[in-house]
Amino acid sequence: MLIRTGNHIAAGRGTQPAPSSVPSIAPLFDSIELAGVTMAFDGNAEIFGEGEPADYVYKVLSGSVRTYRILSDGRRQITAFHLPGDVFGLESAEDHSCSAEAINQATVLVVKRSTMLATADREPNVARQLWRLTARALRQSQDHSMLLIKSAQERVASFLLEMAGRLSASAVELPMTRQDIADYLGLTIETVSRTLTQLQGAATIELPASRRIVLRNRSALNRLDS
Amino acid sequence: MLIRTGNHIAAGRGTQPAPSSVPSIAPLFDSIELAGVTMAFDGNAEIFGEGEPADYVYKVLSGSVRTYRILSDGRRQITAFHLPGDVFGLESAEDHSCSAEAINQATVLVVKRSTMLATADREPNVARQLWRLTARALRQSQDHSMLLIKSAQERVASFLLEMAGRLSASAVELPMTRQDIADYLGLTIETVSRTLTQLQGAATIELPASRRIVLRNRSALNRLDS
DNA sequence: CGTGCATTTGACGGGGCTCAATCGCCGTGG
DNA sequence: CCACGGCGATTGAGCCCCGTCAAATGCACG
Repeated sequence: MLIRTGNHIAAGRGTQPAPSSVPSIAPLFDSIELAGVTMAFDGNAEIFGEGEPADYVYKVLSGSVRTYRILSDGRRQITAFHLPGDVFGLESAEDHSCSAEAINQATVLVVKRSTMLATADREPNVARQLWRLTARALRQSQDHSMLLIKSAQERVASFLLEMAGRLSASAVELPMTRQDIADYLGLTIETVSRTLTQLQGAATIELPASRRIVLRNRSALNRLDS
Repeated sequence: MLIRTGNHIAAGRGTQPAPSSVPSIAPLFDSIELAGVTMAFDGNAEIFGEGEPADYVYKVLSGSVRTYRILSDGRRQITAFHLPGDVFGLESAEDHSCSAEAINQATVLVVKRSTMLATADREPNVARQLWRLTARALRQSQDHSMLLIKSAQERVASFLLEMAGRLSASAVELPMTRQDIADYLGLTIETVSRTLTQLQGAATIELPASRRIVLRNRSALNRLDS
């Protein structure tokens, strides 16, 4: 399923013809502008792999991305889902600590790490942004750890509320499969599925389609979120 | 059990008489020097609380510290143990995302956040260190998430290897209680205790005292670490 | 010796995992 | 137009790991 490639930039690309590699000026970190290149990825295409040199930093422009780590026995833990506007691949170490794949067709802004670091040395504002983004990722990772000690119902409820919050809507069109959700929540697909139908039975949510979820009773979800 | 106080700096102190508040020049981030104040805390004394303004950054000089978050129903998740040399309380947001308590009698170097940020603006090296430390904490948090999807045996084995690695010894004198370990691993004290005796039965470890653990068969632990 | 706390040990039940079958959706081709 | 195959998702049955509740043990300290 994973498309492993040697060259993580060129080969990670989707089947689309090369997007104009014209360096474009685009906002990478909120109000800060850094030169970058836009790239397109097919669903399930690898953007970078764990252990590869972290030479670039990425920002989702469209579509969605998952970052994950694999245990030696094959279990996969999805550390985060990245939606448009999110920055990922921010590493201070030489190598990436996790892999990244496009979930569906996605476009990503790519910036050279060395360029960013050089800019940070000259511009305190960039350095602060760099730090802020990393600190935010840290807090999100801690939030994620809190998820993993909860019951299955609580994890699913938290996930739904998180997604609805990030998409700022009470009806979410999930880009990811049940397996992705399960690997994010530390559950099995069966448990995720059962919990969703259970929530539907309690009229807490509605499932018009497997990827579409309508939050009917937000307070009930908040109660489960514990 | 928790000692809640209003003033997180003055009141967080232990019962010791005030340590010389003489500002001392001490290394905070590796090779970087920043002025700071040394403080002493008793075991279980609060250093700072979740939601409090993050006006200071801390570095353990002696003893050990736990940072944790509490769920609304009282469950506690210990996000990290901090040993001498470790920096904690590094937040980019205004408020702390977690609480910190001394595990045993501990001395901590305290640095004003505003001072550190001002220095970072002038010194790119300090800014880089700030970022590196936060990125390292992020990776550790991700490692911790990987823990939480493993089985009880695997979690305990990972914990023992982590502690032995950080103390660079194959016999560890644990500063924390079983409850602390359980809340770090997302297990109950009973499961932690049972797993330890089980590992002892398999001659993988030895338990001369409840807080002292000798690693007898490191490869067996690595196998369990999965 | 007695008290208090941390830890261990035991018995039991349940939540979530495993294995397996079925369903639903969609694209493909006869 | 329908049959077929493939994949994701759902549903079911059974079991096991770990949480819960409870009691016993060990240890430090007065």
